[in-house]
Amino acid sequence: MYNHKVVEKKWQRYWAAHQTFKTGNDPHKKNYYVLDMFPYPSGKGLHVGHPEGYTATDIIARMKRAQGYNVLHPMGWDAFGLPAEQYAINTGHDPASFTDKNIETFKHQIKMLGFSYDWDREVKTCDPDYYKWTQWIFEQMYKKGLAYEAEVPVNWSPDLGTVVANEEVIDGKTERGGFPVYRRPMRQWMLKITAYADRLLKDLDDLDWPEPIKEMQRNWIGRSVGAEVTFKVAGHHESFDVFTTRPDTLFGASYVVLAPEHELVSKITTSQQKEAVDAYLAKIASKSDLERTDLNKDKTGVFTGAYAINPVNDEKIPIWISDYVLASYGSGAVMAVPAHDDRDYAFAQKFDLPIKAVVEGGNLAESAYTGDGVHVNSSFLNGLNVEAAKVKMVDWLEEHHCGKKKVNYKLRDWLFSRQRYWGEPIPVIHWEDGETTLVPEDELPLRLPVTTNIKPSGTPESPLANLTDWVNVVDKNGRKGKRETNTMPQWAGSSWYYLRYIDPHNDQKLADYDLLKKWLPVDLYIGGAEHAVLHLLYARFWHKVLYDLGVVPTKEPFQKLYNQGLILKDHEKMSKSKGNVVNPDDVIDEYGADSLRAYEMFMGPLDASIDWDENGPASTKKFLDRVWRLFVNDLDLKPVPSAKVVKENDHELDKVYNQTVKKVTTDFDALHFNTAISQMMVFINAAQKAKTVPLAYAEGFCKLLAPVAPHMMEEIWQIFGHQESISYAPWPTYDPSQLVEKQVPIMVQVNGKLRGHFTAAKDETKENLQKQALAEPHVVKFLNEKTIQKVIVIPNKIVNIVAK
RNA sequence: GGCGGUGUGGCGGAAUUGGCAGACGCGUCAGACUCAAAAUCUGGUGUCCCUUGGGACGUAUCGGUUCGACCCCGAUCACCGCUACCA
Repeated sequence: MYNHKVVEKKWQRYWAAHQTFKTGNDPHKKNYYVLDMFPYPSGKGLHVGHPEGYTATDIIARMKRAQGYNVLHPMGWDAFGLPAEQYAINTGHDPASFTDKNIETFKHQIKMLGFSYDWDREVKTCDPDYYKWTQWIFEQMYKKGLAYEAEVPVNWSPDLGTVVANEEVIDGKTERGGFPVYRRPMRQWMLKITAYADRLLKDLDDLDWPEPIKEMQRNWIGRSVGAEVTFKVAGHHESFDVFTTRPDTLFGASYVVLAPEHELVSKITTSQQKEAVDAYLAKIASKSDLERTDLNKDKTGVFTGAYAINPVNDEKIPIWISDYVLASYGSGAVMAVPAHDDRDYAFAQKFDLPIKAVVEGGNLAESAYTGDGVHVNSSFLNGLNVEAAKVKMVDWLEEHHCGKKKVNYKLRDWLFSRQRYWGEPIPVIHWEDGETTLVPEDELPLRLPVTTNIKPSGTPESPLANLTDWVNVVDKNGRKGKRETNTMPQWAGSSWYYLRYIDPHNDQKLADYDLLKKWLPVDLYIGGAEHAVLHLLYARFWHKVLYDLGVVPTKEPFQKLYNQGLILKDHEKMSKSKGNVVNPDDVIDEYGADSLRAYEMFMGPLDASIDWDENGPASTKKFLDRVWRLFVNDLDLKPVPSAKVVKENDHELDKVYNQTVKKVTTDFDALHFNTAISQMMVFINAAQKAKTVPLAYAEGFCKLLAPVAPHMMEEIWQIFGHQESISYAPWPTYDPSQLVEKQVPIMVQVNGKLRGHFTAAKDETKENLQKQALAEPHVVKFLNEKTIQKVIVIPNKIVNIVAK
């Protein structure tokens, strides 16, 4: 009987001892880079969701090796992050050693699954030899003006006495404790991802990614084309710009609204309105994000007392402020056309502001009309439809120097600071004379100081601020300075790790250019859809920056992307709190890694979220055991030689074997593992019923199944008498001539309903097919007392007789 | 509210270009082996009607296009994901 506990250990040891999966560098072979999203090594260890994606990439990696590629298939650790820090704060331990312990656990569990990683290339983001280059990339960005400081709100939680990261804010409250979060301005590091917005958008088109993921990125970038219109403030020298996608409705503007944070607010507010405006500003400041957005769709606002002049008709219109206008988008000011914008309409209704129709259509008594129509009350735009009117208005604005065509993005610059300990220190020094300098490149890495004192500073500053020995520096001229105490977000290290795998031990460069050229872009990248936007957008951004610097040779990092689905339990996400987590260790212990791998691939399409079936691994174990019994004699652990597996081919299995080779190969390539496995089951069912199985087919089958169930297939391969690992045994090929049918079944329908069938020679003429169809006894019965009106004949497939 | 996705037996799912709906597996029923059980092997298994042959219905719902629709089009419902006043 096959003993997975013994055999799996045996081959894992063999692979390690023989460096079977060391990345190939044969110049005569093509290169293939297949990558997993590296995990955050949490204290909980692996759950059954991890091996799903990892098995998929492992199957591809193993198939590609067998097909004669050099394969780069690495694994590493996204090792900085909040849970380790939180654990450290709670226990007084060092997050570094805690993280290392977790990595050990993860690595042990991953190794039990028999994945073909090249472990010599393991990286972890919290290793100074690694984050040296994360810091180096930051410095290049700083030099290019892509990293800058700005006064930006942080998520300040007075109840916790700390700031929280965006990812710790759920629905405007802290993830832990559910305390309100307030936006509090602080000097922070930003990365100018907006400078790359257009390229990030455009280059999506050439990527082989799931269309919905590309669409999510497009939405996130949020390009919108419109116009910038300059309004003068009546009685002031001041003016301000608004961004609008509907310049055609400018004649319908009945007021303008500034964001409460807009710099003009204090300058233009009249003395009569000052009290009201100040009160409103005070109210806004104390509002949490939640109150400002989600819960409160009710518009609020206040009149400044000032008026703007509509450049197109010199009309004086009131200037209001309201928090429905976002300071961070466009110019932080909008022209309000309540007749043709839902938000403006709601605001105008509430504050009784005029609603002027300039496009015909809809019913303004009920709602704004945002559709197309003919312009009215719009001077030179009258009679035009929306698109034409937009063009004409932009021309007019440009001609009269009071506006221009403008493209805006929803994408904001990347808030790159975290007020945290456990992250890459930002390699910057702030000097007493106000100068800000980078830590010189030859002094990198700037190491994170080892300390157990990482309690929150009690202010919106990083815990590093408390470590005065580390923070305070003096240069050779005696000038005093302080180190930047913010650290980088978890996204930093994960934005370029796929580059480091290519040349993980290089201490001169983040990676050698020629090696990058050999391996990039990543041929296949698999991971969870939760990273559809942020991680994948950030990594693309960094990659493009490095491309511009001449560090990497490609515009894009990941050519083909695929998202695995979730594994559910009772139609819910697995989670510790629900107590429905399936532990892969238990499954491996009972059924073996091969069975777990096979089940996770067989349970359904890779990208679907599917319920875990308690019986699943048992069912695939049953299949694997049948394979074993078919090929191996349990008594002497020799191949089953006697009657079953033989040198001779009686051709009984020719067709199904060739079909299987073809389907498994194309299905693997398309990541359709469930149907590939089902085809292998079909082959085994047939082989079991056959009198004999040719040895060549048995061996070919083992090669097909080896990527899914590598341990058992190695064992059978050895029993078949091979000395070398099956990993590099050439991938099977099929004989297309064996798949050509000489006889094909022809279905016969009467009025679209199946009434009979017969067998015909392939490519039989339409006339003959029709004649045979009409002669079918069952068919004839249904044609009684009916007149044949038409006969549709599709050669090799179907005959449909239309009769009344 | 906006964008996107998904709905097929008791369950997970399959179905090339619009051409035999339900491959493969789970579960289940029956048989073989066994003193017995497990394991294994063989066969049945969408629903309803029916005497065999077979017939009617059937891919969320309603409608359309077509000789023919799980597949294309329109509307509706349900669930999931992302997003959230982006002017």
